[in-house]
Amino acid sequence: MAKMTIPKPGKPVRGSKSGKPIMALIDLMGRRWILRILWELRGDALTFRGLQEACGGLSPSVLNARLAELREAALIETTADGYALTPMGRELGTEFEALTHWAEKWAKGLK
Amino acid sequence: MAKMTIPKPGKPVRGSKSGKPIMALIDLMGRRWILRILWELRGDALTFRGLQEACGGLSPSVLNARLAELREAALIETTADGYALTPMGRELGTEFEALTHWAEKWAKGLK
DNA sequence: TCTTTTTGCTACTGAAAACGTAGCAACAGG
DNA sequence: CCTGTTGCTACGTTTTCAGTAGCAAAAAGA
Repeated sequence: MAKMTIPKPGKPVRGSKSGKPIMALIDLMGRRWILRILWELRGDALTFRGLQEACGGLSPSVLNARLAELREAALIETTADGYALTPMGRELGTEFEALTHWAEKWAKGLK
Repeated sequence: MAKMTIPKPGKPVRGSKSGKPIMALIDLMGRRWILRILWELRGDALTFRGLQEACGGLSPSVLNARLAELREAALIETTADGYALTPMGRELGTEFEALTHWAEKWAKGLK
């Protein structure tokens, strides 16, 4: 499996050469499992296998790749208890959690 | 190319069978180009080809698939001027734009 | 009216990413 | 030791994405 480059602000990413931070974020968030992982780590730290289970049993190879990307992006870190959000990652997670509200409204509107 | 099911709140989606709206959102946002399309439509409406160009020339087949998903999710609609965000889509777009701030901080923190 | 463009989209082939399973080395109890 | 857990790699299959070509319908000239 060819290695996907890790999106970083200031550098060209998939779909944009501008180097704008938002484009790096779009690239990162547009990858499968990234959001889910942040979501599952919103509470306590989780081990590799715990995270895998929480995500419904995604393949370890993909999980490992995503973890590397998130680590490189300084959004998660490994602690004694397993994987956990960094302060920056927690901030992003919190911002994203705000979308739960919106999602509820969205669900109602679709019915 | 096997058709990917369209994520909707209340139904099982890729990675989760709970039917929770947030999981449908995670599935949707985790697909490549979805966020970018919402981003590019934050201003005026764009035609199919205009959107394609704005996204750096993504393939029309993928664009069309993503547009179908976004339409089904009631986040975009076709108007006389082309594709545009629905009120609900605009709301999501606005929430996402708030992340621009965060992304700037993130970029600084990584340097 | 008769070309040209433009637009929205489909078809097809190849490349890349994700899935699913198996398994191994390191460590932790017991 | 023996057993179980943990983090992770390998690898073949399936799914998704990319890239190009092109067509029917509508619009725009001439």
